[in-house]
Amino acid sequence: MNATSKPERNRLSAEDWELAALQLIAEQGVGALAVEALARRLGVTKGSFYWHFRTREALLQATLERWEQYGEREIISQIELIADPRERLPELFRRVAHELQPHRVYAALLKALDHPLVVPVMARVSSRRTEFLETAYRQAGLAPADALNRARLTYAAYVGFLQLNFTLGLPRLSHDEFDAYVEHMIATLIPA
Amino acid sequence: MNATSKPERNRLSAEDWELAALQLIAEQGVGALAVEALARRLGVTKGSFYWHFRTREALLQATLERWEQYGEREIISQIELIADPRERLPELFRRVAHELQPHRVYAALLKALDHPLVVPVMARVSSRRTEFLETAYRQAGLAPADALNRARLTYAAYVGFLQLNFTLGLPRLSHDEFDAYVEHMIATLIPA
DNA sequence: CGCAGTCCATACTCAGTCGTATGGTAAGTC
DNA sequence: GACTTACCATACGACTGAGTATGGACTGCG
Repeated sequence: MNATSKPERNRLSAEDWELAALQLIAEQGVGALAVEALARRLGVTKGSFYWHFRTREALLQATLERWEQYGEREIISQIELIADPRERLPELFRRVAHELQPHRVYAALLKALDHPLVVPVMARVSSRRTEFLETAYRQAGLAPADALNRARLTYAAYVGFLQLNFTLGLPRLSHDEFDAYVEHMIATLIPA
Repeated sequence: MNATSKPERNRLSAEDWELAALQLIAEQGVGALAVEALARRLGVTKGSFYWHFRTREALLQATLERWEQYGEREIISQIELIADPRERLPELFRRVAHELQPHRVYAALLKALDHPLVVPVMARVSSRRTEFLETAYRQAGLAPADALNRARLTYAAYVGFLQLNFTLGLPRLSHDEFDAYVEHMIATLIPA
C-alpha cells in the first residue's frame, strides 16, 4: 500500500490488473472489461496483460474471486459483536445504507448475470448474506419459517433497491428521503 | 392473427421482427440480440432485416416501445375493478405471482441496464408501477408518506426477487415454498 | 403482358477484440 | 560484464458481427 497506488511508471502485478478490472466493472460493467481498454487505463499495452493472465476470462475469474473473498465480512463480523440480538438488524440496515462503493460493484455484477462466470459467484454471495439475515431474524424472535421468508424478502428488497435507485437512478432520493426510506424498512421488516 | 402466426414461408413485417426480438430477449437477454442470429431464427437472412430496419438499435428501440405499450395494463385494469380497496393488494400479489412470461422479459431487461436504450424504458415502467402501488397502499389506509415508502419497498422486493430467484436461480423454491413466500409478503407488507 | 413495388439472398466491406509471436529493455545475479 | 528473469511494445492473424451494394423473385395492377 505504499508505492503501487498511483499509476506512475511502475511495473504492474497481477493484483494491479485485478483491482483495475474491479474498478472498471464498477464503473462500466462487465461487458466493458476489454483487454486493450484496461491496458490503456493502466498506461501499458496488451503485452503486459498476457504475461500475467492466460486469457481474458482468467482475469475476470480472478477478479471475481478476489471480490468474493475480500468484499464481505467487514460489516458482518462487526454486527455479530452487538450484544442485544434485537439491535443487530436495525444497526445492520443503517450501516449498510451508508456504504457506497461495495454497492456499486454488486450492482454492476447484477447487470452482468448473463455471463456464466458471475452467476455462481453472485449466487454464493447472495445466499450467504440471506442466511446471515435468516439467523439474525431468528435471534430477533421470529419463527424459523418466518425468519427464512423474511430474510428472502429483505435481501430481495436490497437487490431491487440497487437496481431501481442505483442503476436506474429512478426516484433520485434526497438524503432525508433516503433516511426516511431506511427507517420505514426497519419499521416494516423488523419485528418490534 | 390468421396467417402470420406460424413461421412458414410467409413474408415478414417489421412487427414480426419486433415480436421475435422480444422473445429472443426473454430467452437469452438483450446482448444476444444479433441481426444474423435473429434472421436465422426467422428463416431468412440479413437482407430482410435491413429492409425493415435501418439499424440494430432501431429494432431494439421499436421492440422496447412495443413492450412498454402492450406489456402492462392487463392486470392493473383488472385490479382496479375490485370494489374493496383492502382486497386489491393481496389479489394483485397473488395474480402477479402466477404470471411467468412477463417476468421473463422484465428480468432480461434488468440484466441489460447497461444499455442506454433500455434505461429510460425501464425507468418509466418501474415508476408507473410504483405509483400504482402507492395509490393502492393509500387506499388501503396507509398515510401518504408511508404509502410511498411501502410502494418503493414492495416494488424493490419484486425486482430483487426476479434477480435472485429467476435470473440467479438461487434457492430454487418449490411450488409450496413459493406460495408460502407470497403469503409472507402479503402478511408483512400489506397493512391488516 | 409488362411494370413497379415489396421482400429477400448473396457477397462483400469495415471495425473491434481476442490471442500469438517475437523482439526489446531494465534490474538483478554470478 | 555477460546472462538470466520479469515485464512490456509491436506487429500480426483470425474471428465476429454490423452495415452496404446489388441483383433476383414474387405479387398486384394497369
